[in-house]
Amino acid sequence: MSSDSLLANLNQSQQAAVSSFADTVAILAGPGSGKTHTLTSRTAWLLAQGVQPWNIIVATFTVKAAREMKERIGKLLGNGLEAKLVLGTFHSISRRYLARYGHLIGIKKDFGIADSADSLAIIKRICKRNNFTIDPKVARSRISGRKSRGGHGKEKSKSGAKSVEVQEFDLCYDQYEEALKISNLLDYDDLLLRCVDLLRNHPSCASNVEAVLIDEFQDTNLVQFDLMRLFAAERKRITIVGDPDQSIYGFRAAEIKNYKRMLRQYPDTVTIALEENYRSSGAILMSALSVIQQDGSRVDKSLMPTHTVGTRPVLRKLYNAYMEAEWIVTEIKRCQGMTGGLMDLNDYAILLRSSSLSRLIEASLGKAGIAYRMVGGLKFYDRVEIKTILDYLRVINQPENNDALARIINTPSRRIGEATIKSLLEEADKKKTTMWALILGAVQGRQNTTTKLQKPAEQSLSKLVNIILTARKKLTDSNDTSTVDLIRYIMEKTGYEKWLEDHHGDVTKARWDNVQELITQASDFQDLLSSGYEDEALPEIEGLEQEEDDNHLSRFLANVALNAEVNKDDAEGPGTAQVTISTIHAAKGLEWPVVFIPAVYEGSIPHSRADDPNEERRLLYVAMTRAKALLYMSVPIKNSQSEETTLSPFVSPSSLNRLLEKKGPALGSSTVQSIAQILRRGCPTANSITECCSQLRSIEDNLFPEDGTEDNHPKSRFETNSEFSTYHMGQAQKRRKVELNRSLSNIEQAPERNWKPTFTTTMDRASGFTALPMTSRNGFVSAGSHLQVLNEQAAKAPPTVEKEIPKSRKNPSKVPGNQGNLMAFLGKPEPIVEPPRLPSRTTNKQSQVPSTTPASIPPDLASHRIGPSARLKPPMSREREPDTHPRNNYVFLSSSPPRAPKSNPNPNSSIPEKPAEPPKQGLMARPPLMSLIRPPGGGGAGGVGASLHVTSMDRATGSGVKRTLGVKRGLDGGWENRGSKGKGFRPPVLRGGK
DNA sequence: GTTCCTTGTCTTTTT
DNA sequence: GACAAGGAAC
Repeated sequence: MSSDSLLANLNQSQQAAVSSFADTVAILAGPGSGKTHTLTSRTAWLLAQGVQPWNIIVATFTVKAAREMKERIGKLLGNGLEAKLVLGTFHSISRRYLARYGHLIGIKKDFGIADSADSLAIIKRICKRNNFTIDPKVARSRISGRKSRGGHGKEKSKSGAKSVEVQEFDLCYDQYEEALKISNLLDYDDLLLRCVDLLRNHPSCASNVEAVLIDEFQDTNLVQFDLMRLFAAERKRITIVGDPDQSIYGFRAAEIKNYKRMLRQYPDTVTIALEENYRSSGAILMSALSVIQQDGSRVDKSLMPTHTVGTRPVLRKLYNAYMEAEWIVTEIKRCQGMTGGLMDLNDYAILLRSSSLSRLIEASLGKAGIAYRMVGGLKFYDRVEIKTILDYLRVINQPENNDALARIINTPSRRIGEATIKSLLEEADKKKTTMWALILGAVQGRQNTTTKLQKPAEQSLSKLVNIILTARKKLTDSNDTSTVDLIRYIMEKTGYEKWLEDHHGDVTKARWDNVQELITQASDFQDLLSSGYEDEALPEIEGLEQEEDDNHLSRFLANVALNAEVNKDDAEGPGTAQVTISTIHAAKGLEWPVVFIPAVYEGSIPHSRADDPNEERRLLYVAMTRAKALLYMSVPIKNSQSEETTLSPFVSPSSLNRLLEKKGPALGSSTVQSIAQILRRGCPTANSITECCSQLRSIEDNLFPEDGTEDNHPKSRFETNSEFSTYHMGQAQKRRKVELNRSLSNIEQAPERNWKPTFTTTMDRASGFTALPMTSRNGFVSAGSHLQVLNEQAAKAPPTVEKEIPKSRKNPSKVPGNQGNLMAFLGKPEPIVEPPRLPSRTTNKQSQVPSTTPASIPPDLASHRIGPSARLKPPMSREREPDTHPRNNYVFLSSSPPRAPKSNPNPNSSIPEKPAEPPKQGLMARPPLMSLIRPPGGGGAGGVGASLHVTSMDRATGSGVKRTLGVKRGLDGGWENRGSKGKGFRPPVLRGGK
C-alpha cells in the first residue's frame, strides 16, 4: 500500500496528521473523530516510509485499546507486520524492557508483578505490625500517587516538623518498598518508574527507537510522560493523540498539564485538531457538549456532527433503582421491537459510574431473558478459585513471593491457622528473609523457626514444599512442561476439586467451570506464544546484553497481572448477541448505537467520593459521547435508602432542558429512519416493524409514570411476564397486535413529536415509508452541519418543524464522500445499504454494493425486507469475519521481514537491515525518505524528504480550502483562534536529523 | 490453635 | 452481597 492510498479515506485534518513530516505531532481529537483510525494510519504511514516496525513504539493506556490498535493496524496492513511493533500499554511495554534489560539496573530476572491485592495485603501487614492509624487503602493510593509523580522525595510538611501522620506514611512507604524488594516484586507504578530509571541510566536501550506514538495522551501521568521522552530520546519523533475533555484518570495521577509540558519540551510541535464527529447524532453531540461546556476552566473547542440531528436524548425519572432497571429492560425491548430488526442486543450498552450499580440491572436483564456481558466488575482473575491456582503458580515461579505463599499455605487446609501464618511472616520480616526460606529450613530440618509449628502442621507443610519443589523442577528441567501441565499437577496434588466442593458446595459447578476456563486461557496463551504473535523480542543493540526470554510461566503470570485476558470475548462465541454493561471508564474509546446511563444523580455522578467535579463531568461527557443514535439517561428519585436523590448538577441546568426529552422517543417511522441513517444501516420495512413490535406491551414509553412517582400498580405490570413471551400468541395478543397496527399507522401519519431527521434520503424509496414527504436530495449530507447552527436551530425552531440544516458553510463537503464511516477504510465489510454519497472518483469496491441497495429496489418491492446482504449482522461477529477486503491484500513492506534483532548481520548499526526483499508497491514508487530513516551516523534531512513534504502540502493547500484545517503550531495560541479566521494551512516545519 | 458461625460495615474509576 | 471481626465449639 502506498502512502497515497493510506490517505485516500481520511479527511483533510486526518491526512495532515497522518502524513505530517513534523517530528512531534499532537493530535487533539474529540470523541468520535477517528482518533484511533488516525493513529493507526499514522503508524502505517510511518511503516510505509520505511521505518521498521520494531523501531516503533505504540503506547496505549488500556489493554483493550492496545488490542484494538493491533487488530486495526493488522487489518490495515494485512501482512502481519503489526506483530513486530512494540505495541502495548505503558505497563506492558515497560515490563518488556525490564525483562530484557532490568539486570542493568539491578532488577532480578523473573520478577513478579504485585497487583493491587498484593500491594494492599503488604500494606495492611505493615500497618498492623506498626500499629499505624493510617487506613491501608488510603496509604496504598498515596504511595501510588507519590510513585506516579516520580517517587522521589518524602512528602514535605509545611511546618517543617513532620506530623505523626506523615512520619507514619513515610515509614509505611519504606517498609512497603522493602517488602516488594524481598519478594522480588514490582508493583504497577514500579514497572513505569524502574523503566524510567533504566532508560535514564542506559539510554542506549532505546537508541533504536525511531518513532513513539501515544494514544489517550490526556491520561498520561508524569512518569509516563518521562517514559515517552526517554523512548523518543534518540530521534525525538513523537505523535500523541488525545482529548483533554476525555481525561478521566486523574485518580491515577493523569495530568492534563502534560500537553503544555509537551509543547514546552518540543516547541516545534505541530498541533492538529480533528473536529468532526462521525459517531453521534447531532442531538446527542449537542447535549454532550452543553454538559462539557459547563466547565469554565476548559479550553473551548469545536466539534461538529456529520450526522443528522436525530432523536433527542432522554432524561427519564423513575421511582427507584429497581424501577429504573425494569424501565431499561422495557426500553430495550421496545427499541428492539419498534426498530424491526434494525439492531440487535450487541447494539445496546448500559454505562455505569461504578460497577456496583450493575446488580439490579443484571437481575432485571436476567429475569427478562436478555443476554448481557459485564465488563469490569469482579475480574475473572480475582475470583477465589482462580486466584488460588494463580497463587500456586506464582509461588512455583517465585517462592520468595510471601503474600502468594501466605494465601496458599493453608489452602486446602493444612492445619496452619492465621496466627501461625502471621507469626511466620513476622519472623521472615525480622530476619530479612522470606517465608519460603523459613519453612524450607524448618522442613528440611536445617533450622528451626522461632514460630512454633505443631507436628501435623509441619508434616503437611513438608508436603506443600514438595509440591512446589517438584513443580519448580518440572519448570526448569524440561521445556515441555506447560503452564497447563502445572495447573493440572497442582490440582491433582492438592485435591483441588474436592476442596472446591467442600468449601463452595452450592456453586461448585460455576467455580469448576471457571477453573476450566483458566486452563483454556493458559493453553490459548501457550499457543499464542509458540505462534510468535506475542513476540516480545526487542532489537539487539550493540554493547547491550539482553536477558534471555522469560519462561512461559512468567509470561503467563505477567499477562494475568497486566490484565491481558486472552481473547475472552471470543470464548463466548459470536453467536449470541448481548447487551453490554460496563463502567464508563472501561467504555472509553468504544461506541454503541444505543446507550443507557443510569443513576445520573448526585453521589453517583458526580461520585460522592470524587474530589474533582470537573473530572466527573468529563466522565459523563465520555459516557454520553459513546452513543451513536439513541441516548438514555435516567434517575431514580429515591435511592436505596428511600431518600430523595438530587439530579446530577451536570444535567440540571435549564439550558439542557430543551435538549432532552422526559421520556423515550416515540420511535415512529421517521425516527427509525434517522437511526438507520446514523448507523448507516438499511431501514427496516413497516412490516418487519409491525411483526417485531407485536409482542410489546406498549409501543410508547408509558409503562412508568413520567414524573417518577410511585407506580400504584407495579405488580400488574411485572406479574404478567408471560406477555413478553415470544412463544405463544394467545387471543389477547392477537387482539393487541391489531391495536398495535392501528396505532402504528397513526404514528406514520401524525407528525412526530420528536425531531424529524433533517434530511430524507433515497432510502425512503426502499424503506417502505412512502408516507413521508420526500425532500429531494439523495445521499447523506453530513459535514455541513456545524454545531452552532444546530444550536440555534434547537433554540428557535419548534421541534416539529422539519428543516434542513443549512448547508451554509464555505466548504460543504469537507468530508470526502466515502469518508462517512471510518470503519470502511479499515476494510470491514460494511452493512452500508447505500453509500452515503455515490463517489464519482472512488474505485473502492465497497462502493459497488451489489444490487440489494435500496436505491435499486423498485418501489413495488419496497415493502419487502431488504435482502440478506443488507441485513445486519451484529457488529461483534462482523468484526470476526475473515477479512476478504481487497485493501488488506496490499503488500506494505516485505511481508516477511527479517527478524531483525538476532539475525541482524550488521550489529554495528542500530537500525536493522532493510527488508530482504525489495519493498513492493508504494515504496517502489518513491525512494524511502532519508530524512525519516536515520543513517547510522545520524544524517540530516535529504532533498527527497523535502520534496515529498511539498507534495503533501500541495495536497492540503491546493484543494481550495479556506477554512483552517485545524492545523496549528502549538497549543499556546489556544483554541479560540481557530475557526473562522481562516489562516490557511501553516506548513509544519520539516526538521532534519540532528 | 483451628474451624465455623454470626454480626456489623461498607460499596469509584484501572494498570 | 462481600468481607472483616468476634465468639463459641472442637
